[in-house]
Amino acid sequence: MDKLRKHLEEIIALSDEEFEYIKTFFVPKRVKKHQYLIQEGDQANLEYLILSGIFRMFYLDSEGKEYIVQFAGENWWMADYQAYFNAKKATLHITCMEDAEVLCLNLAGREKLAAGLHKMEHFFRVKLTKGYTAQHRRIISLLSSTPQQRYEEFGLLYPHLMQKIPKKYIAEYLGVSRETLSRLYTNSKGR
Amino acid sequence: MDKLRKHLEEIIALSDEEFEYIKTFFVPKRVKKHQYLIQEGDQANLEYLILSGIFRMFYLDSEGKEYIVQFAGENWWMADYQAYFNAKKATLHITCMEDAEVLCLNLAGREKLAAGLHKMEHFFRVKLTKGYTAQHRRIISLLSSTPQQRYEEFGLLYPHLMQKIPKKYIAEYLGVSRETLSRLYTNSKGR
DNA sequence: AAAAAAGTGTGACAAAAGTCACAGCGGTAA
DNA sequence: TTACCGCTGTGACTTTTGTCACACTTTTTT
Repeated sequence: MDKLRKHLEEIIALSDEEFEYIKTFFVPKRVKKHQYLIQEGDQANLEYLILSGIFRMFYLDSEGKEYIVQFAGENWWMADYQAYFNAKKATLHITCMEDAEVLCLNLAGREKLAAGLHKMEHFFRVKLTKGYTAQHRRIISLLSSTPQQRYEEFGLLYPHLMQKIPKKYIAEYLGVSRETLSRLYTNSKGR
Repeated sequence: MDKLRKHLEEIIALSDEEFEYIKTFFVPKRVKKHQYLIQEGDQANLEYLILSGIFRMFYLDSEGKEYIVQFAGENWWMADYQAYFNAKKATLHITCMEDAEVLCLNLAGREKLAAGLHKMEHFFRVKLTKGYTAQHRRIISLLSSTPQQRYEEFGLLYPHLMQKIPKKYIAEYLGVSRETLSRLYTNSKGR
């Protein structure tokens, strides 16, 4: 739980009592590679803080094609927020790509925390703000950049993922086919 | 200012004194068609609540092409959040498409409001949550749907905009060329 | 260690979307 | 009213990307 405290204190200051209270809302969980945190149709009322490991969140269309909404590693929060905030069933999948440890927070607990501690409401707002602007960037990138540029941007933004993650998943994240992505960088090696 | 109170009270309950205090942070402004709220390079430290009218927010690439990040109408909030939250210069443009009235809130005021009133912090968090999930949907749509489908989804989500707004802007929002969009719906009239 | 599964690059071809050019329409402003 | 400007549809062509098939490599599992 040390990691949790450190994570929270990057944004808000906490007394020992406050943290003791806060931590009662979080439940630790170990997750192995290939294991799902959430699957389509689940009652996705949990949010996860990743302590270690890597996950990918993806949408599966009616033909069984995957589209990656985001990757997530240490200190990222993950949930099917649409399901989470509207108490609907999940439309996304979250799966583990590298053995992981996470903390689970359920929706009721989260709202109780936010309502009870102004600091925590603030924490969630700040986190959400960052997520919001990140998504914003992604939308602009999807609209205005070529796959080539998106690939390069990805490399700059997530150099560690670039190495660890199979290219086919990066292609799914960028919104191009595996083959097109492969040609992008093999044809531009010299440039 | 009545509209502001009504808007806030959709999410939080306010006493008269609280509202009196809150409203001192907002500055009303009238905006005419074609007028800019924000231009690239501005010090974009203002956020706007739209009381009436329609705006579009867009990114302009190095070749002068427009890509629409979002449209906004009554009761929407708008800002170049990346500039706003990081105190950087704007990279986006916001322009008026239909005569409008807005309320301006500056960043310092916003943070003071959120810090001083737990309720307002909550309000901002809830609003942000909605924006976050909306963007989420958009990303999935950009990744997984054909232009055809995106056009149809747009019509379902924003029927009023569909009528009021020139098709070329809808094309820019969907991420396809004007010509392609035109062909999409003229070729499927019979279906 | 062997077998199975997953990831990758590449060629040939098909499909989708972009670009350019032009004509007509409709509203706005002088 | 007339002149202008922005919006729209459409044809011809180019470019980009996707799809399918296959071979090869690497990783994982038994």
